[in-house]
Amino acid sequence: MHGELPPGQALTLRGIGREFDVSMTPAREAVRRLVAEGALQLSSSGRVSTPDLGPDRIEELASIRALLEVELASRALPRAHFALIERLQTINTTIAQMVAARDPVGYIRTNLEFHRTLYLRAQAPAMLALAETVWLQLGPTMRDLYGKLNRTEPPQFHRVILAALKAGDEPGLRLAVRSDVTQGLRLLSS
Amino acid sequence: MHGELPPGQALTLRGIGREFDVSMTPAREAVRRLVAEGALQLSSSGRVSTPDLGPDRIEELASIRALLEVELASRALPRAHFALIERLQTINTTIAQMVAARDPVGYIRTNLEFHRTLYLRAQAPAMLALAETVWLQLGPTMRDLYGKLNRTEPPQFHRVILAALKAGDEPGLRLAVRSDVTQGLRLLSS
DNA sequence: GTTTTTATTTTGTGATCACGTTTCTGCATG
DNA sequence: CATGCAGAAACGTGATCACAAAATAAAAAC
Repeated sequence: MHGELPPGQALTLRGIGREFDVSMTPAREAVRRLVAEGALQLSSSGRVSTPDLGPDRIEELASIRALLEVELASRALPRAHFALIERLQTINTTIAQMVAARDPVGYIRTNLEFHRTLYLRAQAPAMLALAETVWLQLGPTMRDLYGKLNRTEPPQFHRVILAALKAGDEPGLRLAVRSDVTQGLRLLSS
Repeated sequence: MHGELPPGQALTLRGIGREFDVSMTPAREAVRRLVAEGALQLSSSGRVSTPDLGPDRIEELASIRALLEVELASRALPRAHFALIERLQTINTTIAQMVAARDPVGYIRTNLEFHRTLYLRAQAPAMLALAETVWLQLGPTMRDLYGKLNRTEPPQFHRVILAALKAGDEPGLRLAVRSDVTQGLRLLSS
């Protein structure tokens, strides 16, 4: 989810077991779960690897993110008090630090934390779980995206999101979230 | 997914293994996968059972269905030729037969087949997979719903969906799908 | 030097086992 | 008749093993 692995990275049950000092059995269960969630791909021979998404799949996942996260943000809006907005601002400065440190994993993790913190207020656990499933599928792709993007500052739309939250502007919030979510992914799918 | 099990039904790995003539290992993997998809619930002691959803969770899943399936139907509309509509009509008559036969599992399965047949035309596999995940979570609940509903005819909104497809009426289609998906679930969550 | 073939290593799968925990059953007690 | 308790049965977990399939490395042929 955090882009620690590049797309197409192969994994083995024995390797995972060795890495975490367990036998194959727990490694197998973990892998099976991640495959079910789309975080890992299962080849016909049972081999497992990180997904290497094509342009069309990336675009589809981006529009799913837009669909779900716009709704989540919209539901969170009435419950977004000042303390939450302040926390989002803090997270946003952390994102800036990650950009400055050129830390892709830290950047992705903090960025997702920004979104999750907002969506938690939506009181919609199943919807949030679905969104996180999509994040999981996009993890390795986002890592690649970061490399090709060469950012110098935090995502511009986060500021727009914060402004819309303060103003209680629902249409503005929906548009800002949609833009933020769609933004980078689009350019990677071309 | 098809409502073969009631909500809260407990399952054991050894029992599943015995039922399908395998050892515990494949049963465990299957259960782990279904848990990851939300089709089964995992208790703190590792016991597994079908989910017994509360009203709020049912309502949330219903609005997720609305969100995803309205979008899927909308994307399928431009590609919905006559052969598809005819096939949907055939499936709809099968649903009527299931109602007449008072077969809950057959009813649910055929009803979902109606939706899936339409959504397949959307060319959005990830979105369809997400919708099916939701169906999976609602399976046992839909079984209960069927029992309390005591249907005498197939869902009324299916006819509206078919009419909107024929007319190429996108707003009408979106509304009809939303209504069909929301309809029954709402009354169960009260 | 390139391609084909062979041998070796590595991999996933399903089965089985031992262990600690939980759940259930039946009996005794209040 | 209800309640609590002890014994027994059943459960999930993690580990290990044998086997067949697949991938890799090495060797042979062209």
